[in-house]
Amino acid sequence: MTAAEFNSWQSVQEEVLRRINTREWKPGEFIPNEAELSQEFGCARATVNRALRGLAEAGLLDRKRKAGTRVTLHPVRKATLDIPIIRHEVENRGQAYRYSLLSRTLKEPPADIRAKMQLPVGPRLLHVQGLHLADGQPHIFEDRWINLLVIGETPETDFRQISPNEWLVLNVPFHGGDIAFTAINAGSREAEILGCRTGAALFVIERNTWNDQGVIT
Amino acid sequence: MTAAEFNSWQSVQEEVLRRINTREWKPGEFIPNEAELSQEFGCARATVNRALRGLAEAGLLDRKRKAGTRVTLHPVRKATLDIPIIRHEVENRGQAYRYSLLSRTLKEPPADIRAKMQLPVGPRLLHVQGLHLADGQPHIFEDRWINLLVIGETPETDFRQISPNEWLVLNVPFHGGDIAFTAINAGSREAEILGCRTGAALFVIERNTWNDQGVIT
DNA sequence: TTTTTTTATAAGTATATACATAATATCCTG
DNA sequence: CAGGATATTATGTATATACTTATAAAAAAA
Repeated sequence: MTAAEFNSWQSVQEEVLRRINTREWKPGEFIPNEAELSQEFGCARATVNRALRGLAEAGLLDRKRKAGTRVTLHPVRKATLDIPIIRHEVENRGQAYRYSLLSRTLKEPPADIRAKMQLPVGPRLLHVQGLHLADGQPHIFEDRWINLLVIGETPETDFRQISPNEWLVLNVPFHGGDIAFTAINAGSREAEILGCRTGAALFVIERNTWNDQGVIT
Repeated sequence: MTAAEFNSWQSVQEEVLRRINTREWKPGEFIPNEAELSQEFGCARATVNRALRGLAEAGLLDRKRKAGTRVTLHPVRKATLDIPIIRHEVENRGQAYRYSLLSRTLKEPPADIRAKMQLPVGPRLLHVQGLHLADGQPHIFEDRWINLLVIGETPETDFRQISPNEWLVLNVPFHGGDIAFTAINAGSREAEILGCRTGAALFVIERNTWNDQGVIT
């Protein structure tokens, strides 16, 4: 035990992970501080730091200055998913992609949208609606409210050629946000736009980023 | 320009991000190497490394040893979402949670499942089906194939009290995987189990981790 | 020409050291 | 004893240096 050598941050991480999983260090419990661990593992504190930082990012550890590091009480499985540019997704399937802009207005958003975006009453948002088509078939309906204040630049993009989705991915720096997924039955309006029968199951993504809010079918 | 000082890895990251967004460094193009950048920014190479590593993790940069660092050609917006323990989710809404095990068998999976999990013909998997109830109402139907070989330990857990979802989150080390979301119309079997009308929109999660595959409604 | 070996290079990592920062704990004062 | 100033402490970060590793490209061998 005392002889074991941990010289890479990966091996330290593995060992810590092992101790967490074997309940050697129980959830909610404080673990030894970096200095102690580095001594035990026979490596530099920076190495321990690197290992623990990774686990903290993965949500397995909670770290606070001065307080110390503890095993997360209610670990949450984090999954990262890629939000592809719809055009690529369609083209990868060998289908012809087309985007058609339905409307593009600057107006005050309805109350429910404003609430979700946690915005005050007043400022107007850019409301863009468009349809992504794969081989002529309606594929995805995009309904987006964009806060121009946050983006700052180029409100003159007209989104006739490029979809807001793609534009945002390409032009707005990465940032966090939250996503929710739901399934709904197609109403009459949705059925009309997407050309499917009323009642069909639709897949809805609600995205809420630092600066945009979108509903995609 | 030359006088600007970048002393923290965050400021370096911001500057690099700015150059990416302003197309100063175009997609697909190589950027100067760490040594050059550290000189330009007047900081240590480790600091530049820290900044670039973050951007590479975020998917904005592609890094390879020797080759160098280049701006990702087709950036993909990465989103991290938390997969909560369903029990917590329900309890947070103030509803009574109950889990009921429907079946638990060890058998060879059907071909489609096996294909998705990329497994050879032969080994049996643990097939667990259960229902999550919120205030007595069927909430989520869990249908899971678990590869015991990968998990190794405790195949004797009977999942009568704890759901496979929760058990896995608590006991299996973190790992990557992919997720797909779909929306379907409830068939007769689903309608029966979940107690909803046939045709209702259901939300399906297909998860594929190093060691499990689940379909959740 | 094709294949293999070598080499040069850029990222990756480890380490000691120093200092920064946040937050708790303690002491001091009113 | 309350409330604020201060010390303490664990994590966070920066830096120089040294070494490792993957790998692209050049050189050598087939």
